[in-house]
Amino acid sequence: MKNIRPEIISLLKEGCCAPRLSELAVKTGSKSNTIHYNIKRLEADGTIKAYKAVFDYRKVGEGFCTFVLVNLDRGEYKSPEEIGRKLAEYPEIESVDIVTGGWELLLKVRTENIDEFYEFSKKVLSMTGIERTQSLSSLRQIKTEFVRL
Amino acid sequence: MKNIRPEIISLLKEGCCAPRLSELAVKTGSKSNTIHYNIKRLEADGTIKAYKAVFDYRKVGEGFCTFVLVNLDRGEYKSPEEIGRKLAEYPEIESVDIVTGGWELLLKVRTENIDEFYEFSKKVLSMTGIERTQSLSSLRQIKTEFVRL
DNA sequence: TCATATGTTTGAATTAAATTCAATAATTTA
DNA sequence: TAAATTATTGAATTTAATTCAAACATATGA
Repeated sequence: MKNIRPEIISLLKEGCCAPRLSELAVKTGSKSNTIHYNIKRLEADGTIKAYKAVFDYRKVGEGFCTFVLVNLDRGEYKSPEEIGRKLAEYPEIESVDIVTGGWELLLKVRTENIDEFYEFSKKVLSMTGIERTQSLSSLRQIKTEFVRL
Repeated sequence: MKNIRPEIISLLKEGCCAPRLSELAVKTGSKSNTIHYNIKRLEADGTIKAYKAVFDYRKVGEGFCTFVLVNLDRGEYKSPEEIGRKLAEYPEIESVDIVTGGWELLLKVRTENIDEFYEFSKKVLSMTGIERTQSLSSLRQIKTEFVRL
C-alpha cells in the first residue's frame, strides 16, 4: 500500500481546489448561484488563476526557504524574462520576479534543507545567463501567501 | 445593487476554498473517501494551513509588488519576531520572513500602484524598531505562489 | 424620457460531490 | 505471531454545486 499523501500534497500545491460557494454565500449575504455566476466570470476573465492549498512547509519537506537575488550576464542574448521563465519551471521555485535595483531577478526557493539547496543552486544557478547571486535564507516564516503561520 | 466581487476576492485571498476530492481521487487513483480521510489528517496535524485562490494581482488592484529589505534598530527592545508579527497584520503584506545576511526582515508587499506603496511605507515602515529599508520593486511577475503567470 | 440591450440575481429542479460509518485490509508494535 | 493501530473501501446519506428560465437592475442610445 503506497503512501498517497505526498501525491496529494503535490497536487494541492498548485491546484485541485475549488471555491466554497456556500461559505461565500453566507459571508456575503448572497445566494450561492449568484456567487457561482460571479466566480465563473472572474475565472473567465483571468482574474482568478488557480485555487490551491497553503502548507506548513516544514511538514512537507520544504522547510528551507531562500530568497535569491540574481545578476544576469550583460552580454547574454537571452532576456531576463526568458531566463525567468526557464527558472519558473523548477518545482522548487515558488516565485520569480524581475525587479528594480541592483539585481535583475528575485527568486523564492523552497528545499528540504541546506544541502538540498546547495544541490539546487549548483544545478540551476550555474545556468547560462546567470552571472552572480546572493542568497538570503529564511530563519523564520511569519506570513506566507497572505496566510499567517 | 452593490458589486460583490471585491468582497468575494477578499475572502478568496486567504480562504473560503476547499480541496476537490473527486479530482484528487481521479488523479491519484484512489476513492474519494480515501482522499477525504487523508486530507482530514493533513488538516488536523497542521500540515495544511489554508485553501485559497491565486489571482492576476493586476486585476484585483494589487498590481504593484515590492520586496522590502528591513534593518531593525539594535537598541530596540522588541524582537524581530515581534515586529514581524506586527507587520504581518497588514493586508498589503503577502509575506514576512526573518532572514540571514545584512537584513533582518524581508517583506513582500502588494499595493495598487507606486503612490499607494508610498503611503503604505510612510505609515508602516516608519514604525518603531525599523531603522532602514531597501525596496526592490517587481517589474514583472513570472511565477507567484508556485503558480506560473 | 423611454425603449432596448446588457449584465446580475434569484427560485426551483437537477446533478454531482462530500461526508459518514461499518466492514475489511494493511501495517506496525510488542 | 497476535494484537493494536492505521488506512481503504462500498454503500447510504447528506450537503453542495450546477443549470436554466424568469425577474430585476443598470447602462446605452435614440
